Amino acid sequence: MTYTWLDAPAADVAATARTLLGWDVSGNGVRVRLTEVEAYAGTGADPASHAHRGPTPRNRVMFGPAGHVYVYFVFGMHWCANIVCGRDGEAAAVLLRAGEVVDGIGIARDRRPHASDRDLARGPARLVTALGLDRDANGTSAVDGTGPLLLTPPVEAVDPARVVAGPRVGVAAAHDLPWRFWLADEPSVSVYRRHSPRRRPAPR
DNA sequence: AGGGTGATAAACT
DNA sequence: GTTTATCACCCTA
Repeated sequence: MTYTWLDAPAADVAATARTLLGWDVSGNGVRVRLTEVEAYAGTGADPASHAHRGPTPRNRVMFGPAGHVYVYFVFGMHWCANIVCGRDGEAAAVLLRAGEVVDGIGIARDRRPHASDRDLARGPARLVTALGLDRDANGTSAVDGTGPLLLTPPVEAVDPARVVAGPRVGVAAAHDLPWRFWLADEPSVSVYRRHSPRRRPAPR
């Protein structure tokens, strides 16, 4: 399968993020319709991006071909998934922030037993849990069916008038860049929270 | 509704 | 040693 955004340069990552709204992502028996994403640029271009300071062992798949999955671990307990954008050698990615479970809801409920249906994929770490992903998905393709994740175009086209843009959630840097995109009036969109600085543990 | 905070580990400086 | 693209839970209204 080939899509036009797979050939887009990394500089177009914000447009690609918009494009991916309304797409379905399926993994391990659960299908989610994307309602919220964020764009992250490459080396030097975006202080909030993991690729900002160049390639490292963690972010190397961001520098690979588009359509692959970049999975990373945050806060000691959560996994988050991105779709890599840009040409091979360029770094950019779209963070999958939230979606609505449209298939396999029973499985999704089992994976997060205490959440309401609306919350099952509301937030990047919850979305990853709903899809049953972990580090094994890192570096796999999300467009050719060889990996655990598969992206498919919207069944019903998204009305561009419903797309809203704003600052990214929880990021410490580039707070003024409106690179978070979501669909208006979707209950599965995560609530906005500004980055809150961590305090050091109190000395004893 | 909204704000604060503890949990907990890896990557990076 | 410091930071972190989060979540769940507890508090005040």
